[in-house]
Amino acid sequence: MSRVEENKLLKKNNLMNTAFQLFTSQGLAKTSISDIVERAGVAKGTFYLYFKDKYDLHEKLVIHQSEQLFQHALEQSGYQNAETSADKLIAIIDDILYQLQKNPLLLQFINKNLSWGVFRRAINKWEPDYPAIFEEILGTSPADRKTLEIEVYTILELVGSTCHSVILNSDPVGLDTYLPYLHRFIRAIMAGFAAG
Amino acid sequence: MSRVEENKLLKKNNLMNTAFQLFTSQGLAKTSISDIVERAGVAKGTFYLYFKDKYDLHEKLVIHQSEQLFQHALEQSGYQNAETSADKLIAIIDDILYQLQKNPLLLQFINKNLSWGVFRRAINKWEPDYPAIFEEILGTSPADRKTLEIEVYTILELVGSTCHSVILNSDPVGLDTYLPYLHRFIRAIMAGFAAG
Amino acid sequence: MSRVEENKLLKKNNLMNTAFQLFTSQGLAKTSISDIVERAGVAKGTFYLYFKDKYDLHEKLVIHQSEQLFQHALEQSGYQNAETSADKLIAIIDDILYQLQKNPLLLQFINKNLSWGVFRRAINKWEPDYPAIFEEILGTSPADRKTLEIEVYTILELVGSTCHSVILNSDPVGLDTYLPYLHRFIRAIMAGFAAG
Amino acid sequence: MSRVEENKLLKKNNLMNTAFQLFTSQGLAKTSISDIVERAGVAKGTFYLYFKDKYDLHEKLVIHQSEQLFQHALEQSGYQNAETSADKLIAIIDDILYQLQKNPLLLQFINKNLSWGVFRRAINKWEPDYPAIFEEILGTSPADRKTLEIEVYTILELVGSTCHSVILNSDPVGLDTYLPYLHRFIRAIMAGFAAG
DNA sequence: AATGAATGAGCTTTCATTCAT
DNA sequence: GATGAATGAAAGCTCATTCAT
Repeated sequence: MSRVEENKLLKKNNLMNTAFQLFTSQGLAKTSISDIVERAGVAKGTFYLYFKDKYDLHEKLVIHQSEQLFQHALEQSGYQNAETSADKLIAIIDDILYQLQKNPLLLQFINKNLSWGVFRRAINKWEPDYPAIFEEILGTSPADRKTLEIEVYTILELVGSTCHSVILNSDPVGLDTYLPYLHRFIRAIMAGFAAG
Repeated sequence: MSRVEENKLLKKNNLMNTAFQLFTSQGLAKTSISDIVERAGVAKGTFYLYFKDKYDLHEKLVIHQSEQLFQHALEQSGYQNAETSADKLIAIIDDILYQLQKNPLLLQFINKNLSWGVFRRAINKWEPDYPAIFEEILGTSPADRKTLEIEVYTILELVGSTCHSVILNSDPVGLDTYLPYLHRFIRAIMAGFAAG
Repeated sequence: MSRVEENKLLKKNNLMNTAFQLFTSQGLAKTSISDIVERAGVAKGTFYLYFKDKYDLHEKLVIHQSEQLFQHALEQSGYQNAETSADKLIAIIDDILYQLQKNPLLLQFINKNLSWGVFRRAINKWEPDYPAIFEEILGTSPADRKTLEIEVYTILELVGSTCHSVILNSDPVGLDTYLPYLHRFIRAIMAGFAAG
Repeated sequence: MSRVEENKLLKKNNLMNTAFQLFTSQGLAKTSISDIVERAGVAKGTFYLYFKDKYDLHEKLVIHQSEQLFQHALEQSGYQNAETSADKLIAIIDDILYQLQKNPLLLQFINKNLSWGVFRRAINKWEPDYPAIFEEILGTSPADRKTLEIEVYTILELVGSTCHSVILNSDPVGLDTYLPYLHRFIRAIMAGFAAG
């Protein structure tokens, strides 16, 4: 990468990081482009060299952060060492929850945008042979992929939507209390599938 | 209610209905107070007689719509006739999903705001003796209320977050396909509790 | 007209007059809305209550000024007292040229926008029975109206385009020198028609 | 011309041609330097190597295009073969109108900028002995040159301003209908001179 | 000579809010 | 209570221009 290219990347990252701080601390609606560039220390015009508007930047940020989150989980959770499918999935989810608990700003930001679509994209980016990972985790033949997708989709949404309030507000209970329940739910859902 | 009182209520409802249409069709951020009053056919100043700002109006709208939704389910689902707890809960949830499917605008509006807190408030409004309804539905002693809350909280979040994409985008599958799975998940979760 | 209505008209006229001064002194392109409102002593938002943008204001100004110009000529030139058609037309044109010579800013503004279409509209506004005026000036039956239109169109364009440079720059000669020629041209054109 | 010189000329022509397209399609005011260089496929800085700003480029373009127009008329109209002065002038004008009719973009661009000054310059460029051409066309002694200039000036303005609307909008009539009238007007003007 | 990233002044436009009527 | 003209702060965005490469 040339010197110029490097500098561009730095500028872009600078803007994204600054925006992330502002979006999480004061929300998308109350953050103006002026706020972002002022804090990032660049000129207003520079913003428009990299992003169409603040919604464009926000979207790119959501995608980026989600991908980071999933990739970390796939790489660091050690799910490969777990025995059953349920254990593998739980290992991945626990890693994600662990990251979010450590980084509540990130949780607040991703909010309820943790989604199946982004997960699918993250897997693809990390390992293009996406059905293979599925098999590795869930130990099922590709023929049932649709059912698998429904299962993972459901669990993902369940995790994403329950943990927001649990981690950030301890409502109705805190994460420590909730986690055992969550594991049991996940096992229940997967067992249901197995039985079905 | 006096003639004047009635008129005020009409004006307020007019503004809320108009705002609902605009919020669902173009989003909260892109809807201005000017838009609302223009379409409602009242003067700008009038808005401020009833609401602090558009966020105030929005919040009132979310609460109102959610309460309507839950109340309809409690009154019309006939959950009392179902035998098991799971059947009762499923009856209530199916009624809610039926309403949302018939009214996608409402679903889009409530978005992922279908929440446990609102549900609790709706129950309270409908029947002040809120633990009693819990017992009626779930057949458990008040001592386990915390556990019950977790259970209902989880199922509610599960339903709210999965059905958004399923109903509006048929992603990953349509509601007809998804519903049997959802029922099985709910039963699995509840059976898990029973077993636990 | 109510007090409020009067005030609105005053505000609008104020903006138009101010804009006219700025457009003529520094051109449309170099005049910003900020310039206009600042000099007019009103808030920026007020501009948008009356005009879509500066081009909208400019267009309204051109139409307004042209109409004033023509109306003055129709009312003050005394063309009715002239004998021949050519004399009548020349009386009208001389009045217009007299106005423009006295008011070079106006000439500069209207620039080459003095047009047949605006003339037609001005006549209509002043006296709805527009063919009647034509007959009065040109003494011709309505059957030849198309030919009349061509004649007047040509003379109007001729006057409009030649006099700009003649009055403002005395190029190739000054108005005093040019006027006799112009009269001769007009008579020549009209005689040509009569002959044809 | 050296290789480098040639390259420079190519770049400059490239910019001018691109600008011409943009100016005619979207107007001077709405065309930015960014638009021009982007479409021309050169860097922004390059623009400033050849032009001061977009107005400079525009002016050069007007002059260039007008000169081309007049030169074509002087070289291709065959006016030398016409007998009378009026016929010669009409031959030249018809050639110009023919060019403009074939190329409405050019007409739109030159707009009402077809002017006596440019014409004079074009003649000078084409044939430095400019009074001689005048004599050739109009068959008059150099002593009356001022009168000649008035005559040509008038006819030029007449043609320029009437034909814009006639060719582009067929208003008040189309060119085919208008041309015979125009010829008669020109003859009438010239006869008036002769008589005067 | 050519580039194009960066600038930032300054433009247009929006819109919540006020207040005299 | 209801109105809506007026406000002006502040947003979004553009673009001519510069200058290190």
